Amino acid sequence: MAPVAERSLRIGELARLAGTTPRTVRYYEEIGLLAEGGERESGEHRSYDAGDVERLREILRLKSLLGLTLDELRRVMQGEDARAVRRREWQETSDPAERQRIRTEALAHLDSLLVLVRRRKGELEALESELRERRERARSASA
Amino acid sequence: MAPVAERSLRIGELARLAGTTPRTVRYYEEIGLLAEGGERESGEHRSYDAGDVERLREILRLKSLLGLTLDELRRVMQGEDARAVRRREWQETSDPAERQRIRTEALAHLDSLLVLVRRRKGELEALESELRERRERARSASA
DNA sequence: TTGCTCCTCACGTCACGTGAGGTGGC
DNA sequence: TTGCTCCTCACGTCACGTGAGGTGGC
Repeated sequence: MAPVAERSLRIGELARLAGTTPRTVRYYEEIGLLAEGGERESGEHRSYDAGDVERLREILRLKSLLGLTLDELRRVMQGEDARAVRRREWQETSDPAERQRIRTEALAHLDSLLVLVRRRKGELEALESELRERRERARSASA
Repeated sequence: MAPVAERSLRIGELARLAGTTPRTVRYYEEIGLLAEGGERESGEHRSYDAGDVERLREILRLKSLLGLTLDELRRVMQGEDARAVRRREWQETSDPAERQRIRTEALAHLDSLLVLVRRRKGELEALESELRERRERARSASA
């Protein structure tokens, strides 16, 4: 099994796997939404791993589905990145109060995302039922 | 009752009622997404009615919820505008074949919108269930 | 008459797209 | 060596935001 995970991806592959373009990847790096791919001399090729694909996919998904700006996305992704930190903190303590704090933080982050998702879903459902109603009226128009 | 319907609205009121800005209204007019508000000398104030509020609201809603570009929106709204035409044609004929054709057109338009709405809703539901799963795992993290 | 809103340029911004000209790796 | 993809500017585009300077209606 060839390990795909060790920075073996070039920018074109990353973009293709995530469903976007190299230009978008470079732009996200420029504004600090994606990491700079480690140390790299100017002119050298960027390299990525499977984790970068996941992160980019999540960014594009939240942007598309929730309509967030890249500035808002940056904040959200900081909350996502804090996940790894919390995971480590969780392992390093056994204090119940500490663990409770970490858990509360994680839940707050997920809940704030869920609020946005549910609001959108509600709006889409309202739109869907209006369209269905119109469809039914058109379908059963007098004879 | 003061009739709100007779072009008594100025651009600021239209924008406020539809949840956007005067600049956006002018831009949509410029690219042909909103009508030019009848005859008007350059420099004169634009005026709108309740129908314009409805149309603008629908445009903003489809743009936000479906992520359409203004070019795509223009096509969709042409399909919406054809509604009035179909309604008239429907009244003016009693030929069953003609009426069937009109009905088929209306259904095709609504179905194409419903496809987009349902696809989005499905994607949002998938995202929601992933977030809920993560939430549950965080909530019930060992002790 | 005084505010407030409107008008038309026109430049700025966000999130990229699209060449231009050159270098790097299978 | 030949393609293909990559690199860095840098200008273009879409969908507006934001003044600048002036005019219009309750």
